[in-house]
Amino acid sequence: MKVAGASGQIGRNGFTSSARAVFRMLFSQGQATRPQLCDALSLSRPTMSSSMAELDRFGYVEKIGEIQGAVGRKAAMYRLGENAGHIISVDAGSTHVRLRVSTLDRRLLHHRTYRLSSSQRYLGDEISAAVAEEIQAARDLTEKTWGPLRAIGIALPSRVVNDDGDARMTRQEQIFSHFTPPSEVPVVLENNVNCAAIAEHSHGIAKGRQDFAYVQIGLKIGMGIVLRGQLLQGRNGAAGEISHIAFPFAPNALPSNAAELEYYLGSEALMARVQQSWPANAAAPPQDTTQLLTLAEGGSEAANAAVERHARDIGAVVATCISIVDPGLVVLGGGIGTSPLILSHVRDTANRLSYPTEIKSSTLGAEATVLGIEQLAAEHACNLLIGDSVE
Amino acid sequence: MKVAGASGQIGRNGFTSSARAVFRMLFSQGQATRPQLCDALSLSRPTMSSSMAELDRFGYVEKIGEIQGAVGRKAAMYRLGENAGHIISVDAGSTHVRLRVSTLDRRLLHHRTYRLSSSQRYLGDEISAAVAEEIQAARDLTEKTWGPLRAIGIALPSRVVNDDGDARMTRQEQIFSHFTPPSEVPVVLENNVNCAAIAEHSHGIAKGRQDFAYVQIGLKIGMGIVLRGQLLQGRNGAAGEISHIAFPFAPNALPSNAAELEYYLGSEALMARVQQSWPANAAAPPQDTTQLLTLAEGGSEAANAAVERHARDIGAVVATCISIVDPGLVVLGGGIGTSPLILSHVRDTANRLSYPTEIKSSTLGAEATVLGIEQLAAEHACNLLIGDSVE
DNA sequence: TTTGTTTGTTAGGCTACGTAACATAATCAA
DNA sequence: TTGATTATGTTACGTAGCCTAACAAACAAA
Repeated sequence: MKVAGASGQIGRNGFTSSARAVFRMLFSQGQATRPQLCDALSLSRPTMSSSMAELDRFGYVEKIGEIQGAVGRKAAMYRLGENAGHIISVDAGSTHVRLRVSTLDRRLLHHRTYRLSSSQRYLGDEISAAVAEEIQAARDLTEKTWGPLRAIGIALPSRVVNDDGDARMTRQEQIFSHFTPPSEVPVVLENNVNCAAIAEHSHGIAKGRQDFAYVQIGLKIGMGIVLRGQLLQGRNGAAGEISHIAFPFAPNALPSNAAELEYYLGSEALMARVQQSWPANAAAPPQDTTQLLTLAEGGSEAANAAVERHARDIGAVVATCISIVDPGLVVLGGGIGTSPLILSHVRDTANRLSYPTEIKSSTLGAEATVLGIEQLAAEHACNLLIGDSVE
Repeated sequence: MKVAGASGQIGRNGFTSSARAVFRMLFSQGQATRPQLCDALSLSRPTMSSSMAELDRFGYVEKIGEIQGAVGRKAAMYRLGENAGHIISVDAGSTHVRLRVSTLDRRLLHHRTYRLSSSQRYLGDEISAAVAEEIQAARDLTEKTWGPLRAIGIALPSRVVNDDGDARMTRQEQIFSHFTPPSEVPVVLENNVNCAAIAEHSHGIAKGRQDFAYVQIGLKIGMGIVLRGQLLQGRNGAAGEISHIAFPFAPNALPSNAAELEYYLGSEALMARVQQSWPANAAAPPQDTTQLLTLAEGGSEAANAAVERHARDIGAVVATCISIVDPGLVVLGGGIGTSPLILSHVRDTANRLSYPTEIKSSTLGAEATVLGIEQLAAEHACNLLIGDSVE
C-alpha cells in the first residue's frame, strides 16, 4: 500500500484511549449499544459516558436508536457520526472502473460502474482518465450529510511499491497521468489482487482468519497473502507476484520472459491452448472460459481434460505457496477460480503435494476489489483521524 | 514455536506499565543508565525512580556501576537482576547437542557441546537421551547467583506445530521420549532452521531488518522466514518447508516422494551427483562439500561446474521464495551457503529470475541455532515474567 | 402499582503518570 | 579552594483517566 498526497499526523489526537477504542469499535462493527461497547472493551459505564461525550463533541458519533432488552431500560444504539466523514474507493480495473462512496464504517452512500471502451492489459491513460472523471463526478454530488472526504483509495492493476521499495518497473504512477488528487486528501494505492484478498478477509470467506492466501485466476494469475491479519506487501510490493516461481528440477524449462507464467495460467493463454489441442472430430471449441466450463460440466471429455490439466497447474502453484508460507487456507477467486470443477482439482493436487490446507472458492464476485480498497482506505482514514492503529 | 509444560499467566503482573517497559528495555539492550532509559522510553525521572524501586523489590534489576559524563553527576547503570533468572537453551542437532545457560538478557553463564556418536538424520532416541543428560547436568551445577530457571528452549531437526495445527507426521514429540521436562518450567520448541533465522535477526547479518528469509543449505535445505520482525510459523509449522515447491511447466518432473527436494539440494545428494558425473580423466573426485568447494576455488573445472549447477538450483528456490514473500533480503547459511562461490551464483540466478533482493551470507557459524532458540526462550520467559509482549 | 432489572449519571477515590523544585554529585574556571 | 555550571536522583504535589458505589431513570412483568 502506498499513500500519496496529504499525510496528516497519526497518533493520539487529544482523545482518551477509551474514546479511541470506542471509535475503533464503531468503525469495525458499524453500530453498537453502550452496554455492548462496555462489555467488548471492558470499560465501565461512567467511562463510556465520558468517551461518548468526547466523541460527540466532534460529531464523530451519533445515536441512531434504542434497543429494548427482555427487561429493563432501553439501551442507546450508536454509530459513527457525520464528521467522521466519508471515503471514495475506486477499482481501476482492466474492463471496468468501479467506484464506491462510503462512510468510514463502510455504509454505502453512492456507487457507480463505468465500463471501459476496451479491455486494458496495463494501467494506462484511459484508465487514469476514467478514474479522474468518476472521482470528480462523485465529488461534485457530495451531500453535506456525508461529512468531510477523508481518503481516496484506488485499486490498481499494477505492482504498488512503498516509498522505501524499488519503484522502477512499476506502472503505479500512471494513475496520476490524468488524475490529480486534491492536495488535502490522502490517496491510498494498492494492487487489485491484494485488494480482493483484503475483501475476502473483511467481507468474504476468509473472515476471522488470521492467515490465508488468495489466488485470483482471471486474465492473469495473481496472489494476495494475508498473514497475522495483515496484507503482506513485500519489499518491492511484489509479494504474491508469482511470475517468477521456478522449479529446480527443470531449470531449462524456465520461460524466457520471466513474467510469462502469469499469463500462461491466465484465461487467454489457456483458451489458446484449448483451441489448439481441441479434437477435430468434436463439436466447435469453446470461445471463452465460461463456455469451456459449461462444456466440462456438460460432460465433454476434451473440456474436462483441459480444465483438469489447468487446475493441476494451478494446484502446483498453490502447493508452492503453501510450502513457503503454510497459510492454512487458500481462497480461489476470479472467473475460473470460483468454478467447483476447478476447486476440486486444485484441492486434490495441492493437498497431495503439500500440507493439509483448506481450499475454498470466493463468493464475493466482481465487487471484491472495490470492497478491499474501501477497507484499506477506511482503515487509513481511521488511523489519521484517531490514531492507535492495531499495529 | 510450541510451548509445553508450565504455562503461567501472561499479562500485567502487578507491575506498572513503565516498570514493564524498563524491564523490557534492559531485557533487549542488556544494560542502560537511568537517563538512557528515560530518553528511550520517554519517561520522567520520578517515574524512573518508582519503576526501578518496583523492579528492585523483586530483585529484577541490579545496579552494576556508574558512568561519568562530560560534566555533572554520575549516572547509575543497571541490568537485569538475579531474580530475573536464567534459561537453558539446547540445539538438538544431527551431529552435536549444543547447550547454553544464560540470563534473560543473554549473558552466557555456562555452555557445552556434546558430539553425538553418529550423525542422526531424524530426531530420535539418541538425541532425546543426549538432551536429557545435558540438561540434567546443567541443572545440577546451577549456581545460586543464576536465580530461578525460567524456561528451557530446544531447537529440533523437525517440524514444530502449534497446538491448533496438524501435529500428525511430526517428530516433535520424540524429543520427550527420554527427556521429561521439570513440570514447573515451560519448554519452548522450535525448528532448528527457524532458530538459525531468528539468530540472524537478533545477532547476525539481518539485525534490524523487519523482513528477510534465511536459507540453510546443509544436509537438507531449509528455510526460515521472518516477516515484520516475527518468525513465520505457518498453520502446520511448515512455513519454509520447501520440500513441496512445484513448477507447473513440468508437472511430470514432480518427485514421487514429495520430501525429496529437501535432500536433492542437500549435501549428500549433491555429492552423489558430483561423484557420479566426475570426469574419469580428472583427479580423484571430492569426498565432501568442503573438498568440492576447495577444488572449485582452486580452479577445477568439474568442481566449478558442479558448484555452479547446484547454486543455480538453489537460486531458483530462492527466486521462488522471493516471488511469494518478496522479503528484500535473503541470508544464506549452512556449510555450503556461506561459500562466496555459491553466494555469487545464487545471487545472479535469483536476481535474474526475480525482484531486486539483497542476498548475503551468514556470518554466525555453528552457534546460530543455539543463539536463536536462546532468543526465543528468553522472549518467552520475559513474557511470562512481566507480560506486555510486543504482539 | 409494585417489583425487579437494566441503563445512564453523579460523586468520589485511586493510580500512574507528569512538572516543579530541591538535594546531590560531578567538572571546570578562576 | 571556591563558586559556577551541569547532570542525576528524590520529594512534593497536581492531574488525567480510569474505577466503584450509589443513585436516578426507564422499562417489563407480576
